[in-house]
Amino acid sequence: MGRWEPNARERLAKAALELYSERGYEQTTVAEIAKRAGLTERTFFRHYADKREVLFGGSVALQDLFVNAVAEAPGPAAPIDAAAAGLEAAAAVFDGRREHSRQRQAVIAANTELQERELIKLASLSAALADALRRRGVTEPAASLTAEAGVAVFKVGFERWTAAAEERTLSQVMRESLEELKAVTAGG
Amino acid sequence: MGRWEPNARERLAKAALELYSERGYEQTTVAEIAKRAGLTERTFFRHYADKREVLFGGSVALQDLFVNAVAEAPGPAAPIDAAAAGLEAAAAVFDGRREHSRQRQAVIAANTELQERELIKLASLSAALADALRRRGVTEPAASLTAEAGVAVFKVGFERWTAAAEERTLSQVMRESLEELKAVTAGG
DNA sequence: CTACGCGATGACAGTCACTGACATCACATG
DNA sequence: CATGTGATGTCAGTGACTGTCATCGCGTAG
Repeated sequence: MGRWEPNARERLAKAALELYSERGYEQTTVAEIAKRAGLTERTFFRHYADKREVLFGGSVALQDLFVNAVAEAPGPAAPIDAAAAGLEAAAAVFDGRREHSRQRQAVIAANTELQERELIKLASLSAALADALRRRGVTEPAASLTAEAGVAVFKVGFERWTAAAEERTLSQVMRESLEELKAVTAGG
Repeated sequence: MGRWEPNARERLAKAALELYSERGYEQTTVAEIAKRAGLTERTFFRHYADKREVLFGGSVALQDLFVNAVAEAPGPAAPIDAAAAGLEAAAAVFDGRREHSRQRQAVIAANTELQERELIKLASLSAALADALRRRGVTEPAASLTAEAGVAVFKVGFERWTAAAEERTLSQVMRESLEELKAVTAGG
């Protein structure tokens, strides 16, 4: 065994989430993660740029999904409605992964460095959304602000969904949060 | 000289900004910053938690200012208007510091780790704003969403201000950005 | 079947951010 | 002039991350 077991990358991600959950992010060394995955520390860094990134392997796929949905929204849709289409597409990914999402969120919530990484992933998402909106003809600063608003809704909605006891769909929570944002910004 | 020169903390911040500008964040070691400030590496870490934090010494004061303005906004003001009052107060701090702001923004824009730190400072600001709004009687999720919206306006407004050639006031740019956000979220 | 090439992994040395422990200095106060 | 206190220096150590080279498993040309 050892060399040439398949799925090294996924094994590392699984081992990392387990160890971060068991003893905390800071108390886990990269060498321990690699060992549990049957690999060496050096190989860990060939698959992930750093100790944080191992929790964010899916962020590229999520961003692509979100952005494509915005790009392919009906031509006449308003910017905010295009963003809403992106939220729907993104929300669908998490169906049936609520427990995994919860565990991951708990690990991130417990450590500042991991929160930083999560925030920059969301910022990257926001930038990509603004780009997609501009390609739809939306001008600045409306594009950036719509993107920021969309990500804010995603963030708040996702937090409420992982925290909630009941079994509402993420997509439902997203829709409600978006309506709340509209109500709130209409208030002035 | 050496021991007991005054303002060690400020000297470190100045040396760091200079070195990060001259040769980049990654190419600068903490030992070099300390040396330029006439101190040792160990002393650097007594003043700043890490190599990034040295660029964010003023964030606590900014947050306090922003939050206090929200808390002290007129009683009957809508949540979004209370946030607007906070934006005004925050904007005032940067009057006459445009060049310094530009240099600092350039350093941060050039490095991902620094962007992460900036984002978590903004997230902290958002959380504090949501808190202040809740103390005004605003309920969730309106408080969080208003806070996120306020920070989004701050972020976009600040970027436009440092990027702009003309000499508009930051406060003016903030007001415009807020109006844009309102227009955009009303669109659906 | 064998030699060769290629991509993934291991082994090892090195840099640097960051921390704990203890000594030392400048100044205030009695 | 003695003593306490807070800021600084010194030193040793851990762990994240990188560069370099050797090694392994497997496919493929001959």
